[in-house]
Amino acid sequence: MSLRIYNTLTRRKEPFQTLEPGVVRMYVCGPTVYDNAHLGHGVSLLVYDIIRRYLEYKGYQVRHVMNYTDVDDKIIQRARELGEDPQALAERYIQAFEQNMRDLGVRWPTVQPRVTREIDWIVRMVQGLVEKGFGYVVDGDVFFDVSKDPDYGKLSGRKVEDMLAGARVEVDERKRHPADFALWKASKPGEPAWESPWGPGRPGWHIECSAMNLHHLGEQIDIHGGGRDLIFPHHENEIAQSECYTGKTPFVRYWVHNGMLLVRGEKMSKSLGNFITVNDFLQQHEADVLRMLLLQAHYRSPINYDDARLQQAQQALERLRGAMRPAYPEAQGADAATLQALEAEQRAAVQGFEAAMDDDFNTAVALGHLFNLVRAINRARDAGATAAQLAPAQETLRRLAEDVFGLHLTPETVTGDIAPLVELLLEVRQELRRARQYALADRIRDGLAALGIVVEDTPQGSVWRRA
RNA sequence: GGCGACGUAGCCAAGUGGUAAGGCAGGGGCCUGCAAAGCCCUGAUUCGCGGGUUCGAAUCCCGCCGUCGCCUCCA
Repeated sequence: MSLRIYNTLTRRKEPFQTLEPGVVRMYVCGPTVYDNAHLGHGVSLLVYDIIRRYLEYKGYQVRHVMNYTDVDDKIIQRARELGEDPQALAERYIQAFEQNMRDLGVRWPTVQPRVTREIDWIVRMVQGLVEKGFGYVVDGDVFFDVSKDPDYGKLSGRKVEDMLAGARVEVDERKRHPADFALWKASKPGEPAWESPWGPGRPGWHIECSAMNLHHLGEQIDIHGGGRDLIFPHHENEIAQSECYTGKTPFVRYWVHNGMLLVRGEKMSKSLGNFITVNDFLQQHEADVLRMLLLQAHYRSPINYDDARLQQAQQALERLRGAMRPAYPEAQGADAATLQALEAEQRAAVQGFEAAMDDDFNTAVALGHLFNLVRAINRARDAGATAAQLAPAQETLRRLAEDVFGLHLTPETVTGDIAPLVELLLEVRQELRRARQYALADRIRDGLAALGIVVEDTPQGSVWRRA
């Protein structure tokens, strides 16, 4: 079985082959830190977390770089509004973002570069582009000359000529071509600035990612990820800069773009004001619900966000977790046919799961296989399987759902173990039930429920769990 | 206006040439003192609409309708 990944550049699924055997160089566009992250950012974090987890599951060592854009127009503007130092503001939101990352349970990137710490690399790159004739200097600004790059537009499927017609934005008169973009921007008084051959200034909008890729991963990388909304102009420009600078093609072997999170059919975004912050979400729901919402769809499709869907995701999550419940207390062991079926389903689930994930990370299908395993486990438990008989299948489910999907199936153990007390109560309750003292028995069950402990009676004994 | 996606049961969603996965919700049954959970059974003769190609299409082609994204900072 081999992994295939959809490449935005070729618009096809392609067999995944790394530049260096066993190692994946993966770069994912991180946030511009001028405000708290919303669920759109959360989706992106989770999508690439799941992709990375699966690559690691397959045995790859993943060098995962995620950048912070900590200097740009919005940060400067926001800092001015708040009377705060732009660097301090960026630092504050980086901290907030990393707390979100911890809360969402994503695996930590190998490197998290910041623009302000990469200025040397950026200047070197801009200078190189100017020397090779791909950039030109005007009044301390440096622009990239798209007409010098015959490949320009190949990622987004645009032609430079077409863009002239569609240009709705007022064009900087100093540009040679309307599609030219800034590599370096001369700074105005009071703005953050670094020395450069062209005078004090700061990096343009796209050069940072090219420079950080070069610095931390090399001239060519395996996977570059980001939201679909970054295809143009951001990633298009990144390719132009990197390939013109190094002379090597392709800069990126697999361009991966995740679909947008939609609210009432529109993209969740700051400018539309229809966003929910990660913090607000986590106030109401656990992180796994968002993860589940994504797993049920495909990462390239847009995902609608609404309460009904959240509810469905929550229910599906509970069903998955239900399979991890222990064997019944008085289980006598299941019959051979049931155990054989369980074992067969376990194998089929692993195989189906891997085949689905190998097919461009088809999590919805992979999840379907997990649910098949859930049914087999529940069936075996009902048939009286012992803990030892359930264990292998449950461990398989746990491994796939937790290690690869990043979900949490088993509740955290709480300090101050209450198990002996609950069990004592259940023993008493069992005697009451035998004596047909149902009113009292129900009082115990209701009382425990109020304390967050669910009691369930089965033919093979009563079990309890935290709600 | 240009570029690119998408439209599958009440809802979410997979499937891109061989006769419709999975989840949620609903209905019926089993189990239970009741409940919860679980298990079993149950749902599209049909995949936005209209043509065409094919022995055969949700899957390919053409047209139409609708939705969304990008073309400007954006995960």
